[in-house]
Amino acid sequence: MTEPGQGANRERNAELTRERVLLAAERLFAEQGFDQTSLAEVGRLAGVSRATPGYFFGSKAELYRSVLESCFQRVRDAVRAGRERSQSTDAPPEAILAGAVADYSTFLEQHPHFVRLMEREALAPSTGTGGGDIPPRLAAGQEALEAIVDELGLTQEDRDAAAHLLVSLVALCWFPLVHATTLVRATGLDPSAPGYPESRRRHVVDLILHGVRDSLHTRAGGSRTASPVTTGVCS
Amino acid sequence: MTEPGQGANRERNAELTRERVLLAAERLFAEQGFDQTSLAEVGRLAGVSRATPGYFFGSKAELYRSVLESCFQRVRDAVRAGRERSQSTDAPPEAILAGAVADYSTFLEQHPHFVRLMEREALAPSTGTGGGDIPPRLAAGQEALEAIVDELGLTQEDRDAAAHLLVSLVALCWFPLVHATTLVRATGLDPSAPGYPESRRRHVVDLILHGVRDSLHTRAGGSRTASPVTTGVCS
DNA sequence: ATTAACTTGCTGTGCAGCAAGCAAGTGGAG
DNA sequence: CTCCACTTGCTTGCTGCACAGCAAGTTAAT
Repeated sequence: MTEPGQGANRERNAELTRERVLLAAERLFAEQGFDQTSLAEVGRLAGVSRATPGYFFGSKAELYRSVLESCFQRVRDAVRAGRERSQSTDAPPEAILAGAVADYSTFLEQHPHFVRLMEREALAPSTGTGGGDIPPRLAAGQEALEAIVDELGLTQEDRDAAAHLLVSLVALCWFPLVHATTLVRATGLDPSAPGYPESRRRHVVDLILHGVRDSLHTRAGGSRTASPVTTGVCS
Repeated sequence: MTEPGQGANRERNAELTRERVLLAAERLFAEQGFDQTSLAEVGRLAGVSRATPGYFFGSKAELYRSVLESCFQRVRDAVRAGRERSQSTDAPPEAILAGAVADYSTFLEQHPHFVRLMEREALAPSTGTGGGDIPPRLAAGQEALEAIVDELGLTQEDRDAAAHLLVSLVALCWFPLVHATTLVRATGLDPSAPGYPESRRRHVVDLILHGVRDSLHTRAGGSRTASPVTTGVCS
């Protein structure tokens, strides 16, 4: 009965308890969303009473803000680390890009809470957090983009091209995770298969490097009138 | 005061009222989500009393199901129309693909409710609708993919490649819409600028057709060690 | 003993879902 | 044609539940 998490005979450690509440909240907010999650539930999962989250974080909205903050911190650190790593290598661009896709995919796969929270943020109509400031979520992307721009001397047009490319890269890694159970599964792929993440990554790297033209002309070039990919996706 | 929508002296038309409730619900569910939306609010927006949505649809969950159903119907129709259109043309594959991207992007831009509802569905933990069946959302993607597969005689490997490609196509068109105010804006792009949708579409078509290699080697090929795109996105 | 770290009790609010009512038609008998 | 019984379309009243936030208590550390 000395297990931490229940009862009155628990060691009193504010910092640790706070962290536990924060982790529980992150999980529940990510899995169920802001208003499907009650402070009581957070407390239960953290092994404290129902009022403890309120005690530490003041309000539900503040708790949510704190969760976002801690997530962003992790992302910022990861971005910076990856950037430094890619700067200190002399691998060819293709390899670096492949590595970046792998790193980013892996990060997203290992932080599903972050992905879900960001999705929910993107859907939020501005209110929910308190309506105050939203800049924290912009920081990571801006930092990444500015790193690109600073690295080379890009003109304005190139800046836009790089931005589009960055968006596309993120889209290709991000979207399949969010819609793994909907669209991806509907296409007949099995996102839970052991080989899936790797095959997906290969496809993304291939697509980004070479586009689809090769495979189009190699395989289906002269078969019918329409390209295989375009046929069903139209409208 | 003969205006429909308020008071007792309104023409009694069950079908029309039902439709109005359905549209109001679609908008509110898409904009605010399931549990941020009350039946009373739906009623208010539809110009009826707070119990009318319940009268027509039985329960909140049933109303939500009906909204999804009507959305999917529209998508199915659009997919079928686009497919038939692309089958009855003899344009080169590149043009057809460009047209498909344009068509799909336009459809998504013109149906933001659908996009938001699907995003929310993807985030739903399975419950919320009633926990019953989820297949309706799979239908559209399966239909699209099967169209591709039927069109050509694809082996299993090609089927997977086509599936990946379909997912990527959707990702590239879909993701920037959902994250227009978050990531896209963070990159410095302005999603509300008049030229943005077009430039985004061009980028997507270019990327899918040729990949990024050309632009890499043409512009930044020998400048530094790292590829411009990979630098900041790592991890 | 005093303060920090919690817990339990309470209150007000918002909402979904019934149930009862009312008003606008609809059909049939005289 | 007209009166009336009956149905359909909708509204208002009510009840029970869930939850956020406060306030007052209680126990552990220093």
